[in-house]
Amino acid sequence: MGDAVMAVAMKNKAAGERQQDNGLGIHRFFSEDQFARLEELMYPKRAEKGSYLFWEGDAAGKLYYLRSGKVKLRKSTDEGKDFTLSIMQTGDLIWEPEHGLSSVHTFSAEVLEDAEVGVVQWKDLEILLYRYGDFAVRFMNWMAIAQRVSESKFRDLLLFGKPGALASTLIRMANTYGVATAEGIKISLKLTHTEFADLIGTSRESVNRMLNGLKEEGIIDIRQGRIIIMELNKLREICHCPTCPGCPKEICRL
Amino acid sequence: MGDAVMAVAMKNKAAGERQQDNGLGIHRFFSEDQFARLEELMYPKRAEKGSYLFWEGDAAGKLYYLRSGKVKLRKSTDEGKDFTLSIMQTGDLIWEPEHGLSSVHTFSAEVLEDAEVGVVQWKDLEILLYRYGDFAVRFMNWMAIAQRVSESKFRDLLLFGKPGALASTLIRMANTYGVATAEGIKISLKLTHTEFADLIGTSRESVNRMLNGLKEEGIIDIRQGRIIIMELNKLREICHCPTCPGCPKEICRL
DNA sequence: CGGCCGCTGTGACGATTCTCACAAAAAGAT
DNA sequence: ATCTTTTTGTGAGAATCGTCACAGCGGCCG
Repeated sequence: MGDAVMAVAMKNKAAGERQQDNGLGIHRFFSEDQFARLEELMYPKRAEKGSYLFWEGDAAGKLYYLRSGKVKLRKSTDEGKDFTLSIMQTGDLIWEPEHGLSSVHTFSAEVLEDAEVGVVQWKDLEILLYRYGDFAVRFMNWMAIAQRVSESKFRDLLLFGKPGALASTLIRMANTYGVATAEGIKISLKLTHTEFADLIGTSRESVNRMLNGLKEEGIIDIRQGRIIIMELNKLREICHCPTCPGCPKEICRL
Repeated sequence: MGDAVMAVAMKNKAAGERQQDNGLGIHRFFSEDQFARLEELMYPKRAEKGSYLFWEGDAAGKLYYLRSGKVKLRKSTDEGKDFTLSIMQTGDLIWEPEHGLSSVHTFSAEVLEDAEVGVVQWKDLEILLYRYGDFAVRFMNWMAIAQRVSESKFRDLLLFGKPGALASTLIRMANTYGVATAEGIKISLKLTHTEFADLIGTSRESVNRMLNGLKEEGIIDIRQGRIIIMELNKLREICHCPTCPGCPKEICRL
């Protein structure tokens, strides 16, 4: 148990070092005790940039806790068209449970930045959930939020054209990877235009034109390849963001 | 408890009467005992066509079990643009938990057909989850499936144009509301073109033209306003449906 | 240093999709 | 049955968006 406590301390330090507490971090949902129980079940794994935690179609049944690094969750199609579900960071959980016939991953998890991962077997987790009701309840709260994140994306990605989809994605990135600076909110996550396109469901060229358009209007700026949001409210207008009580930061994220 | 047992019997009968066991029905996930425990917490409610179980923005914190009827889950925007998340039927669960600051419904639940609903307070459910680990585990399995349903829609709605989105939606409707007939799969759920449009993120006119196009190609037929799918495989091609092991019926649904 | 490769930027064109306008048909209401 | 309302159908033009082609730029490696 001493081990677990140390790990918790570590994670708190990590959270402090991060520019902002942005994650859908399990820590928002679990108490330290609860998290410590989960941590006892983990075995560590290192994953290099470019590698995959798992592929779409692989057998599911593990939970991955991201201690550091970034991981992109992606659905692929034949034709080479991809859709990026999300990009996860320190403190996030990635999992698909084992259940019945369909215990297969429905997306792949590509490591974008070298990652340290804590891996838990679903079977072990199941026992934890079984024994500790408080843990299960919190876990479900977290799942419910994740579900709402997905659902809220539908409106943003489908209803206000590609500019709306991009604006929404920028806002979500600001909430998830944003760092407040003098000039505006700097998005610490650097993506290529193609990666943007895959998050939005559009083409690279459209992303390029839209970003340059926003830059010309002074809504964003780009320095060293990183996007700085100067006028968040303008972005909100583009995607018809509901006034903020209706859309909490927990949900408006990547 | 006798009451609960009777209710379980009732539900089994109801499932038998339904043309096909299509639901994301909680019964696929819960044993009879488990379901009975949930049922003990329910109080009954009738809801008329046109009424709402709740509105976007209302306080959350209840779970609704649909004994009969149909309920549309919808996200609205200013400008009157809507997006329909799903249309639920007998055996489905609708809920958003109470948690922290954001315990507010993120969609509204409109009753499409007179419904009988079992209502459970989240606080009561929490106690159940707390006490019965097996129940919690099953519940989480169900939640995980619901999450995958959402995620799989992203690919379908965003990557293959509006025809792809429509084709996917038809297939999902076939899996959820389909009845096998001599001519093909008949979709028992009748929707207006506007309602289709809201499921897909397109305009009524586009839906109209696309449906007529499919009819001319002999892929679907329409009788008494109900759609019959004659050539499911053609629809699959349009939305680049992954070969079926990759996309189980549990997930390919509305 | 030169060459290679991946990312960014841009124009032109065509396909897709939305919007508006209005007519016809069907479903409900009195 | 007649009137009203909702739904379906269709055309035309505009706006959006994707595709292709290719140029420049920058980093990386030998």
